Amino acid sequence: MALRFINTRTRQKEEFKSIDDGKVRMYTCGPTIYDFAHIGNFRAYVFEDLLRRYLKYRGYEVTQVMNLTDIDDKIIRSVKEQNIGLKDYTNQFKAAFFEDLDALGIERAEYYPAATDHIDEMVEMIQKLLTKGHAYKADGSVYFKISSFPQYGSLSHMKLEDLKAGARVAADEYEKDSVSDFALWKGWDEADGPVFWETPLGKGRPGWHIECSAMSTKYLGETFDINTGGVDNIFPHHENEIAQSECASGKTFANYWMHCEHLIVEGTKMSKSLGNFYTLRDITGKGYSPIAVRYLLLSTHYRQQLNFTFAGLDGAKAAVERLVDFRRNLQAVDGDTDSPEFPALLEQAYTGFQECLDDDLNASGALGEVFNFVKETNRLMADKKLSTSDAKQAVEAIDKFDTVIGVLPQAEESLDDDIQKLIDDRLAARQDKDFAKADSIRDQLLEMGIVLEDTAKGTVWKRKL
RNA sequence: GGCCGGUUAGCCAAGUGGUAAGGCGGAGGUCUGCAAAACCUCUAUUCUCCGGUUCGAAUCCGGAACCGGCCUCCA
Repeated sequence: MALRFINTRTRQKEEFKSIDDGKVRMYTCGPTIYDFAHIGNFRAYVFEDLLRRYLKYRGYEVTQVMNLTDIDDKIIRSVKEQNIGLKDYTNQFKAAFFEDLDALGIERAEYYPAATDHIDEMVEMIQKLLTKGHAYKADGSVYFKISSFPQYGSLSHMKLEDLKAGARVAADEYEKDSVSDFALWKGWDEADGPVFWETPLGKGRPGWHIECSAMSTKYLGETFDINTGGVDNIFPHHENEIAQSECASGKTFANYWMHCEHLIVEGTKMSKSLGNFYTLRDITGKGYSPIAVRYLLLSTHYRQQLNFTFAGLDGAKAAVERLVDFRRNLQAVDGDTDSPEFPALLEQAYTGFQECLDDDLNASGALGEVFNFVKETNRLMADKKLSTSDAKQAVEAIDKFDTVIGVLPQAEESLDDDIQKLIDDRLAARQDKDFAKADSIRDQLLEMGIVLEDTAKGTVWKRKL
């Protein structure tokens, strides 16, 4: 079966066909860098990483753009309060964001354009919309005229007249023709303080939606393959992107729209007032491995709400350890006779893994296939039926799967000399039958994050997750 | 009010017509100086409830209950 995705715009599962053979251009909605990102945000970025990695697994060359929103109301407020430069303020959270991406094993996109570096491109697109009659000026600002785009609502499947109007319309927006029209350009007012750009549109700053339209066009062209984000982006953000982009270019904006569901914590919405609001740092600060977080975020299908619990995180950690141990145990296999059962296991693992992920990125199913392979291969290993050659192929398979899953350690780690000495001391103590001392050293190593395994072939170590 | 998901074992979670994947936890066991680590075995006669279609339904249709999300700058 071919690769297929649920397309939010059609609500159908569609076969994926890229515009250019063998190449995918995708845009993924990135963070607003006004604070540390929380694990709900990272759920989206891990989903996008899964998409990216799997497209590569299937042989595509991927060009991914992730925007960094470095201008919005909250940023302006903080910049004024702290009396520092815009970039000085956002750079600290930008740096933290990339640290977190690395910790979670998220591959880097090809481009991370920042909104404030693309004011010219945004202004140009807004001028085009004005010329074509899709936008109008009012009181120093520029608004998109929704009534000029009859297809408005095609992504979210909402009708304009059904929208409950009024609740969040700011007082300064009374100049708009229609309450649903949204800002492309916001004229400067005193609340903006030092944050503004002098442009042909006047003094002010861009609206939120326009950055994604302008930057995706610049780096991916007027039509590209996939646009993604969290479900909350469907309306209004992505709906507005479509309106701006398709009115400006006259072409289809993105062919496939993929949205991941929200993460909830212990069964309820994550919020600061409930005290269940977590950044990645909050969690790693409790001693959890970011890789366990990655696994947990990955292991629920992206279109399902994910219930984040610390019990679940413990489970994720144990699951990752099982994979790591499996790979390591394979490397100790020493056998001359190939198992007659093994080739079928290997075949099933490869085909099962791909079939699941081909079907709208069913990561849970794919992990199930991997663990079936682990269990069956472990059984052969325990019965001493696995050959060195079988084991080598099993390692290759796990490594191949991990190019998508991304939880195995990247390189063989080496030990500090003092830790190695402790291991040697313990070995000596065991040989002297001084088990009290041996166990004490073992406990000491455990506290340092080193777990020892006494196997028939000697003592091996691993790093605790 | 409009739109969208969900309800599967103690917990997490796949499965969209052919008789319940997987992970964690738990219980046994192998190995071991060991209560360590690793590994093995077992662990849902049943899929929120009520009707219906069908030879056959967790899966399709109708209805109910409960949970969650979006409805103008929140991934």
